[in-house]
Amino acid sequence: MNKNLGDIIRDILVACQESLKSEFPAIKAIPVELEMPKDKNNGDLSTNLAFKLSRQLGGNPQEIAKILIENLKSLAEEKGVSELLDNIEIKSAGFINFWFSKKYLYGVLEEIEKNKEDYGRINVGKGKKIHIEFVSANPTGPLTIAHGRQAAVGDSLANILKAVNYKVQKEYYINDEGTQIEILGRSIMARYMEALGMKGDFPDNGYKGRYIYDIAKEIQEKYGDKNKDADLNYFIEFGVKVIMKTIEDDLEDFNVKFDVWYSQKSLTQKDMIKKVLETLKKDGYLYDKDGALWFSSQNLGDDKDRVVIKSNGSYTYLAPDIAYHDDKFKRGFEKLINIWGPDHHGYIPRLKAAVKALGYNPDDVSIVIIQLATLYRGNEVVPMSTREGQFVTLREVINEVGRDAGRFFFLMRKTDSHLDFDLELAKKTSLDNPVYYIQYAHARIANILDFAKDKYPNYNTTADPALLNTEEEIDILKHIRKLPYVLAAAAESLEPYFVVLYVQNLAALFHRFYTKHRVVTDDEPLSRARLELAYGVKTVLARCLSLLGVSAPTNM
RNA sequence: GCGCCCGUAGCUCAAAUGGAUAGAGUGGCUGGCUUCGAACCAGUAGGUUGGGUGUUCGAUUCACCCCGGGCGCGCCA
Repeated sequence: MNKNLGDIIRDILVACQESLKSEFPAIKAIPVELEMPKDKNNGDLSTNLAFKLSRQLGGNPQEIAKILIENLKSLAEEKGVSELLDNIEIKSAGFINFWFSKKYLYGVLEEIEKNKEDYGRINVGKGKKIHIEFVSANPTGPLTIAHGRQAAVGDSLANILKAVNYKVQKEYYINDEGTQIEILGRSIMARYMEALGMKGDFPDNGYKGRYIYDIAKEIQEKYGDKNKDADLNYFIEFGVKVIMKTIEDDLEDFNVKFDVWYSQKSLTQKDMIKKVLETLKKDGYLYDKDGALWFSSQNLGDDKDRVVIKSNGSYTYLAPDIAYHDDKFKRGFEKLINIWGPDHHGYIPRLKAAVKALGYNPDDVSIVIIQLATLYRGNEVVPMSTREGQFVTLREVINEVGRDAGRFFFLMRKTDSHLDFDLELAKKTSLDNPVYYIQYAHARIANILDFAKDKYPNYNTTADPALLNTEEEIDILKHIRKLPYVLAAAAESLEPYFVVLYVQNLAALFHRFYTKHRVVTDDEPLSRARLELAYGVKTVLARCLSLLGVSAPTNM
């Protein structure tokens, strides 16, 4: 994995700031922001460094840019990157714009040829161990559409983090004890009794869904009335097992696989909750009040202190969660990512306070809040409540719109934006869905390559990329050159959505090129070069789709 | 009442974390297949970025105040 041009330019710009010392002795070097201008007339990479420095130094941005650029050019020469850049220029009163050279652009095809679907790797993560926990839905019912979005984001994020060289572990936290689980057990027990024709003691806040009847029926079919005297634990265990199985199956069909399924019960069994609370107590973070045990989180950034052991002696949800996060760090993870629904945002300060109290850096925990997907059938909002048993499940979404469209839809918006998901519309217009637009580009190229294979075999060994000179071809080359930068941006901002935008644009660029230019003609050298280009696009399309968990079909 | 998210074209949303002339899709209209996949492409119409004040070289982006929508605020999980 060699250092990419962007990093080198960044290094050079940092060094360049030295050159301002003679004129501005007070200069303090600042971090360099490199961006990709949206208007291609403004270069391929651009920096606002001169503006930033002018604020600090009080000089004219354009003057500062002029001094920078002198030094910049000689440093670029020294580092041997000047041949990768065509031009460095100052525009619009102080932006410094960089233009990729043809040589650098054409080199991308060779890189793709060499690295195949691994092209685009960039060393942002430096091999750090990163832990990502997501979905973690209580095993009290099937996964809903909200979990679906969390699953899509979490899984794709994990893929992207791997692509920028993090060591990633995906984990699902199973909440297999506590109040909700007991309610589940009682609900199943009651339905089982009813199925046997006896009076069931259905709890007031019990789970009313269809699946509870199914589980009860399953017990009845297997064991008849033999379990009518079984205790609550029996129904809990049976129910959790059945529900976790369907959750795993749903996720697998959604192309989401976890590395570790972590049971809350195991925390209890290993006494970890007790131990971590003892540690906190020893360090003075816990105190007794009103018969309960409190965690003094307010001093650590929370709104108020929180109960960890209730006056009835049982733990709140927070207690095992503290132990769980302590364990994540103890297992050697340097960064933790938690993906939560918006209903948990108030929980963030509390968890960070706990992390801090345990002696870790709260900044090493990133919480990504995924806003809700509001579901519509036509114009009607579909109500969702697990308790009432009314919800649209992830399973239904997969069945109705398919895995690819489902995953893509969930990733099409930024994580902190609400998402409107109209099932009727998604079904009716599924052919107009953007995911098909991208897949169509991939299939189209596959077809071209297939069409050409007799006429120009082994095009990749003899192609001369320098023949690619039209505007459309250059635009494509530039775009696929930028994949590493996009992956880095997506990883840093924890937004898979950047990849969605990128791959949509790539497909559009190819469709435009295809309409205007013919790939396979009697001009052999040009045909070979264009085939090489098409292959490059296809590889990058497939790469991005795979990061998003979407398939890349060769025919549709 | 407090906290978080959101408000951009008729509709659904972008705008690379403060950048350069606010862009796509969809719907409307117009045009493009005897040649590699028309599930595609090109053109056209559509905007006081909810309103206001401020911060600065520059604000859709940041701060403050309104207006409107969603979610959360427990010794629930």
